[in-house]
Amino acid sequence: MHVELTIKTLIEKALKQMPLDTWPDVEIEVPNDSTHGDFATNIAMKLARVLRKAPLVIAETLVANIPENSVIKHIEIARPGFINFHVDKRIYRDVIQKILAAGSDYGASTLGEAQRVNIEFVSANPTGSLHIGHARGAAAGDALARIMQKAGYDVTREFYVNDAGNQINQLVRSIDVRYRQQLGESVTMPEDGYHGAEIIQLAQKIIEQHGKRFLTEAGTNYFRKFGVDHLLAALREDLETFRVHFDVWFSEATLYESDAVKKTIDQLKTAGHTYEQEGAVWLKTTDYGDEKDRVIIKSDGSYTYLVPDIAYHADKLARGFEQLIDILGGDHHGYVPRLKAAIQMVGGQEHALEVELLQMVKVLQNGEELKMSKRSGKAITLRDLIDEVGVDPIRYFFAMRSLNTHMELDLDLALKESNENPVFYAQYAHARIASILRNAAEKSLSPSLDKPYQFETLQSDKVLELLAVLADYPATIERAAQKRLPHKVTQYIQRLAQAFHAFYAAEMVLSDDPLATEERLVMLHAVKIVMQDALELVGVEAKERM
RNA sequence: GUUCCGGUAGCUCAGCUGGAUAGAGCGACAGCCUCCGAAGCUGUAGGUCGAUGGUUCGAGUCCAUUCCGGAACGCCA
Repeated sequence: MHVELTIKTLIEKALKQMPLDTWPDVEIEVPNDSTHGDFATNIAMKLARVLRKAPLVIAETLVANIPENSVIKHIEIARPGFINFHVDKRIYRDVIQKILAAGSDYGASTLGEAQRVNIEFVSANPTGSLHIGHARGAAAGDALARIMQKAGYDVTREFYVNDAGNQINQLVRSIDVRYRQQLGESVTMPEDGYHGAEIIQLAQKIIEQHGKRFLTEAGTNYFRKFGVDHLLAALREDLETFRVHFDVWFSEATLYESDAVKKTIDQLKTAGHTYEQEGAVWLKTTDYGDEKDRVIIKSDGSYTYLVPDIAYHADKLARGFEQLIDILGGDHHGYVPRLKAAIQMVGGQEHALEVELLQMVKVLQNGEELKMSKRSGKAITLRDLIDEVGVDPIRYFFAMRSLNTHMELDLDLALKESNENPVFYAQYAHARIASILRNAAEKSLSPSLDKPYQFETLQSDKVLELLAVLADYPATIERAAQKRLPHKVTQYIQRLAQAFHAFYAAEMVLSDDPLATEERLVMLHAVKIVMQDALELVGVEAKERM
């Protein structure tokens, strides 16, 4: 049980002494100003109205009822009715042993109750390379997945492959154009074709393997398979390099092959969620809060893209997932209400689907905004970013921002190997610890970690502050997972690094006092474990040297 | 015209279920290496939380109106 929870429990016990019918939730917060204590509660103010007494009076009664304990050093009451708790920081010494015993499991919890969660993200069409928007999605989705896993959710990472729709026909046409162009024909790429360089490379490969045969012979089927296979393989490879691994690659085409699409339509019709108008079949999404009804079968008999999407989400539910999380680009916000409506029509609960929208990334280089152009195929690819900047800064930079914020990516900044670049601050802390431990080992100062240390030498404010940050790790993970806020973890990393650097600057680890040296080394082991684990959660490498 | 997102320090961004004197990093300025990695540490300056009105004991946070920036409004995907 962490300290926050302990205090909450103590307050709840005190509350039971009060003449109340219902007991309100006890909120514990960490005051901005440390002179207001380590934790505080506003419970007295919340009760003021119910009890019809002044908050300060209520606070006094409450404080008097708080049981004896070893956690709280002293309590003070402050206007207009806060109760501030100053914790005896020596209790934080326990955290070291906890961390050493748990290792990389420290911070894990059962919050998620093994709930089966499907996180779908990236899901880029196999029609080109991944660009910067996908990179944000990949970093955000994977970080969220790792964090939720740590918090006890049973997470599946899923990539939906749009290999059946119109865009694939477009891909085939584009490959065909590039193929002919390289064999000397003067054909031009249509406006809505795929202009990326990777399509040219595909055409080249086809020529290497098959020469001119598709000038006379129909190449459509071959182009489709060849294109999708190669582009998908490239996506997968780039994502793996980016340290993002998907558990499931779900093909849209299989939804047609298994008749799932047709079954979905039948189900919707039978349940009375559809009607015909002007030769088309409409879905009554307005029944579930959408702005207007949507067409699912066009008057020419073909399906709109909504149909396979419904079948797909129904399939996820059928596979037993209790919570679906879609991470989409912000430009799809208009799509969310109809998708949520549809999910309810195929038997899902209203909250079964949760959509996290990622806003646009504005890319700056040399102080100017880089505009992307689909027509020219000019876009910053994930591959470019990895080659030029490296995985660590990109992943960290994306993980630093809350999902739903518009963000700016300054390439010059990300490229800088300096303290302007926040990822180095954290990695440097880790490398510094590693360095100290190496030095200690050279001097044969490798303490056995399972000795029953009392940590009496750990007294200074800097040390106790560092321990307090370590102790806060589990609560941070839970908050980040529950509220889907991966950036809480990068904020934590900054806090931990800051607390360590401040300690490091203030006192020597390796000193003349053998016991103090030993206990501090043991503490550093614990800091290193947590730092590495936190970095791992956002997909960043913890370096031994840099 | 409707809908969604954003507007908080010079810059990039946090700010939880409405709580105390609105925070962090970077940048600026001033200090700190006879000592385990100075990619570090310590300190200072910097704010009408886009604007107006409302609800509340209390509003960056909730409501209404409005301004600015981004995005979406198809029998395209």
